Amino acid sequence: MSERKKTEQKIFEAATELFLEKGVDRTSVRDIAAKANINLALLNYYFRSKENLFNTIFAKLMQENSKKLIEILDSDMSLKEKIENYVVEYIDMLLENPLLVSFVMSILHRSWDEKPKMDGFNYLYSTEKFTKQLSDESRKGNIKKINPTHFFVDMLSLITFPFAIKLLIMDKAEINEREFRTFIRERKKRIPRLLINELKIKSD
Amino acid sequence: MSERKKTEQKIFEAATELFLEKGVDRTSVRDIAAKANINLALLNYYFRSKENLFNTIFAKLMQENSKKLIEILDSDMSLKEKIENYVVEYIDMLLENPLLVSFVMSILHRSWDEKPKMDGFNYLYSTEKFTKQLSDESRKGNIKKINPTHFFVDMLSLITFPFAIKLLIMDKAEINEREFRTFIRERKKRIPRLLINELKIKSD
DNA sequence: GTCTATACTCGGATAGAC
DNA sequence: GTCTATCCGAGTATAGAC
Repeated sequence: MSERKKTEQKIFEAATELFLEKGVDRTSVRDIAAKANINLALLNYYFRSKENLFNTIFAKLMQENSKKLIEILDSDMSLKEKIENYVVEYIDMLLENPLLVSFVMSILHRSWDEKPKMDGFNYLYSTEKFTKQLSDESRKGNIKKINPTHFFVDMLSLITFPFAIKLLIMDKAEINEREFRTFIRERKKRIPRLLINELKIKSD
Repeated sequence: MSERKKTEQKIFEAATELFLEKGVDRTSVRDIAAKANINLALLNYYFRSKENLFNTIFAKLMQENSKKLIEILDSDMSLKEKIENYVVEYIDMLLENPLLVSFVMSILHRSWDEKPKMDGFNYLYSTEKFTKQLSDESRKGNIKKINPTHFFVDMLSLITFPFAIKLLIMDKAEINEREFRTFIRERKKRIPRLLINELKIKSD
């Protein structure tokens, strides 16, 4: 690896760790430079801005983690299997990657107050094949006719939102971190059941 | 109204308007002071910090908007009616109050990177009566046995999350603002059906 | 490519005079 | 209460040496 790459990598890793530890907003570019053992000017030389650095990290994380999800949606599993696998993989991904949840929250928040920039989310929305499957099955009478957008939004909501209100859930249900993870894991069975129930698949 | 109250009120209103227009993060305390025709120091005299000002506004908004929702949950409607009414009222509330959505996003985001402070959410979680009703109906065999926390999280997720990913939905489904509102309105029927379906209420 | 040093802007917060 | 002036931290940028 070239010197250039090595330095870029150092900055990248320092930033990722700090973002994870302290959150994006509470991490300053000076912190990052210090942790990477370089100076501020150099950080600016490689990544023009903190925003850009963040986006780079986010995109990479998304890319790494989305492979499995895309594969599932594009596979030739049955609809039922697809839903079950997608939900499980997605939940596991968020459970194992707190940084990802934190980043998603950052993006969602920004998208409200600022500009779109939701490119990173493409991965969870490459649904052409999945959508086609829904309409095919519908035509064959195997499932109810359904609006694919609604269905996908339902699925994403049920999977993702509980992570966003983690603290609220822990507070109100009076559970700790460990119990929260158990709660989330229970949803791996619950969510597919709910969704498939809605599709009213007669048999699989 | 005293002079003190009048100034406080001016600041409060200016802040609310600006937060709505530009979003919380893109509104500076100097903007607020300017709009309220006072100076920066005075803003800090009344509200010790921007954070505190935000929390005050948020709490008031929540309090105002939560009445209907609490009434529904604490009423003596049937479970089915309760769910239907709750979903409709909640969605209408978010549709009519973009500031609220923006604020909720701010809070959720902060709760990840920073500290809890989710007091404002108490309103949507005063579920004692609702929970009791769920277990009563369950005991009587009218509905399936169910974990009330999961059920409530499902409901909140399905209602709230689509607002959080509004831009993503508009982008991917290729719809405009008006069509997004229609999409959301469709969910007023969809979500209760999904939830009630899960409860498997035999009759109402 | 990497460094020091320096500086400009902006936003939040405060000291101290009136 | 209300003001002016000031401070501090954070992001960004750049000049200039090595």
